[in-house]
Amino acid sequence: MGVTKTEEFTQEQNALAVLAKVLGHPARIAILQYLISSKSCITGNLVELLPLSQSTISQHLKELKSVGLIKGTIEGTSVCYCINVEMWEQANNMLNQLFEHYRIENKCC
Amino acid sequence: MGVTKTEEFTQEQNALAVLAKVLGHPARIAILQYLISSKSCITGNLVELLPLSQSTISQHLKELKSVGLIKGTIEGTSVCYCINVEMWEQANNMLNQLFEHYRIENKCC
DNA sequence: ATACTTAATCGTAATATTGCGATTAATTAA
DNA sequence: TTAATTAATCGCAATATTACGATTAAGTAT
Repeated sequence: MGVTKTEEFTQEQNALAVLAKVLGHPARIAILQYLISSKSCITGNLVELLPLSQSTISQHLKELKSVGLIKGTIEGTSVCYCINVEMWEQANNMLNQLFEHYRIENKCC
Repeated sequence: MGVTKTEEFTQEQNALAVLAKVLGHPARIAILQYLISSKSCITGNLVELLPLSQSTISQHLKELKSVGLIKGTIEGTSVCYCINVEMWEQANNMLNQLFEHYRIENKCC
């Protein structure tokens, strides 16, 4: 099948999964790290930075954009991609919520 | 192709991506949430809890185990799955490291 | 030993993902 | 206008993922 039974899970579970899934590729991690470190928000540079073709990188950018982690603004003939602060913090919160709910007292085996 | 060019990225990037990928399915999120909340660490209950077949759940458990987020100990004829504290905290740290590296001053577009 | 329970694994089908080259669309430069 | 640059999209091929039923393996109970 290859198709996830989304409708059977809670919104929260799905939202977290979708977010994590997007983070689940080294190229997308690399793109995010680059966007974090580069204050100048250059874009086409990703093609030089990453060992992937332009079309593949464009696809990864699209996925990051689809969950709102980044946003792109057109600047002439090129595009400036940036971290989307709002979603960035929400994503951080969602993940923290998952991880912080676990307390060592719960340890059992 | 469907095959990720792992060798072209850093260990850190790959490790983070592998972790996130495992988190990238609502069933696995649900399993983790259940393990977090249930102090009794029951296992077969997942089959009743989740809208998936036993074999599918077993597969998801395997993936969670493969990255070390959970561990299972055999108890007679059943298996007790638990959060693996060490990896749980490491995962939390890895994700925090990514998210905390971003500072709003970097905002640019 | 036989039956029962539990969970892992196998085999298979359907769909998703990854990646690339080629093309397209849109802007800028000449 | 024409050429050049940039990034998105299309079409495809290869591989991965998701899911299930059936089977297997291993322990328990009778």
